[in-house]
Amino acid sequence: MYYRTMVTLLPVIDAAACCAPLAREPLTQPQADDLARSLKALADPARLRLLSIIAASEGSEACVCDLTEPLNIGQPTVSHHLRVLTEAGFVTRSKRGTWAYYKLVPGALDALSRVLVSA
Amino acid sequence: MYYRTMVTLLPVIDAAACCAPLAREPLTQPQADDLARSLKALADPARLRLLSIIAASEGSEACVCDLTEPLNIGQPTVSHHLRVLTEAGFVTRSKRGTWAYYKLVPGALDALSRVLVSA
DNA sequence: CGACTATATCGATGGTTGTCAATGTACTAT
DNA sequence: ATAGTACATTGACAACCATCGATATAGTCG
Repeated sequence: MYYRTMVTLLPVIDAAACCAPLAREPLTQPQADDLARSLKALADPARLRLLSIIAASEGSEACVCDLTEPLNIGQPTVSHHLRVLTEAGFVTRSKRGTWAYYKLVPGALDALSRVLVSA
Repeated sequence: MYYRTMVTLLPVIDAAACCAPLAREPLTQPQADDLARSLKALADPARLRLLSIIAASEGSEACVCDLTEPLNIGQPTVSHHLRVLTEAGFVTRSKRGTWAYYKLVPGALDALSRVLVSA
């Protein structure tokens, strides 16, 4: 359905745009749920490493073939983590030929960063 | 032991001070582990609400008695979440009489925020 | 002392999650 | 067409986690 699509497209930015910084005023339950979902997507060592490799790559984009080797986990597990990051709105996927490229969503991390800042 | 004590005192700030922003260069495995541990402590709706209530309170400090009611969870669960936040270095506990007060650790959220920012 | 209050800890339980091996899909090249 | 490569999906399993009821600890007030 349409709403579901929107949610899966921009959840991080939605979660971050929803509200003032954490320290400004108490979060409502829905706000806390959204924010927790975004943070949970980030709260895994493998996903953090994947994201940092993608972000530090040329054009903030990396091929899966360059992501499978550096981490010490199997290829299906890498695929799983990339899916989680995609559904959370941190990266987007584009297929070119046989290869799949994952690209950082501009502003996604920044939006989350702004929610955590206290000032 | 001494090292363990240090780690449990300032883990968030350690994790954040360790390295350049996520997007600058790939995280090493230990860096990713530390950062994931901090994020995991935050990645729960109940803990986010607790933290936001504490942060928005007078002096960034709140009594447990004011934290048990607003959330719809039992008192032992609140106690559990406050322990997680404490061990992660986001808050500190001080007992005054019968009451326990939890206070935001200055700079803890900001340190984490800086790791996520892209610029 | 004994009753009461505030908070922490314990043990159990149901749900979630990271990981893998096996398999599926889709594209490429010979 | 056949084989090979790149990646995704499925199913299973073990580890982890949020929550609760029961109980323990510790402080306060009679």
